Amino acid sequence: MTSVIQALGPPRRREILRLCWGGERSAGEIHRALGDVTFGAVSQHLRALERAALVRARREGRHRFYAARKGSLGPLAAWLESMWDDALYALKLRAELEEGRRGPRPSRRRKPSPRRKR
Amino acid sequence: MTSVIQALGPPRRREILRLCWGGERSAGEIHRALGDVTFGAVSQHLRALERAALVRARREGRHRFYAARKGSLGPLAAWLESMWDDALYALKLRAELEEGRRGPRPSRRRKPSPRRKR
DNA sequence: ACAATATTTTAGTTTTATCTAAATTATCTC
DNA sequence: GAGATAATTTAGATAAAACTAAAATATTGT
Repeated sequence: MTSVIQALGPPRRREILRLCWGGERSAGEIHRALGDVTFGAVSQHLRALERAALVRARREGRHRFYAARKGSLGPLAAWLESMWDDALYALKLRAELEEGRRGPRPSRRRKPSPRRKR
Repeated sequence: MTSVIQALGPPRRREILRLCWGGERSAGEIHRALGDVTFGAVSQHLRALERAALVRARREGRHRFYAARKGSLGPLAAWLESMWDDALYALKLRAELEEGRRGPRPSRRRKPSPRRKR
């Protein structure tokens, strides 16, 4: 299993964790709340958080509801909450997201790569 | 400044922080204690830790002594210590190091790439 | 069965982080 | 100054991570 601290490294993942901190949120709700990332990417992050036991998932109809598992975090839970309480949190997060952005940029157009059937 | 949690992500960096947790350690001592990484790489990690205010450095002659700044970690200091107390810590660390290894492998031979003078 | 909706998975691209090796810088001793 | 030792910096290589887009998988409703 991935270590907790590694799973929390990417700022995007902390943002997602925060969104389901107070209670259950569907994958779609989380995706819409983020806005600048595809549904697929969010789903992958959710899986990473699940592997690290930082969220639990529950299926209900077509939805899947995710909620933070604060217990897995121990003292880190309080530490994260204090970060989020910080008035400058949103600002700092933006900077981190921008700085550490990894994959292709959504602006750039790509050629519609050929996909093979399975 | 880099965020604390991001700076602690790479297992190698936590290992280095641990080595100077109890007090000052020269860069060379840290390098020798690690064994499977070059001096250059260690130096780069130390700089990253310094930027995140997780270590302080002091020059003395030809040596540079590093020590952990536990104050920057708040509740995370206790959390890290409890990890290190874990009997399985060394084992888990090995796994993490192996799994997330990034750059070129030391085993592989490389052609001695041409370098230009500055 | 078919269409619509919600989510996951896969394939492939791009960017960054970690690494090695070599060059450089700094300090001490002779 | 020359040589040795300690550490940093730089340049380039490479693997992994984060991403997009598209295909696949459920599930529900008609």
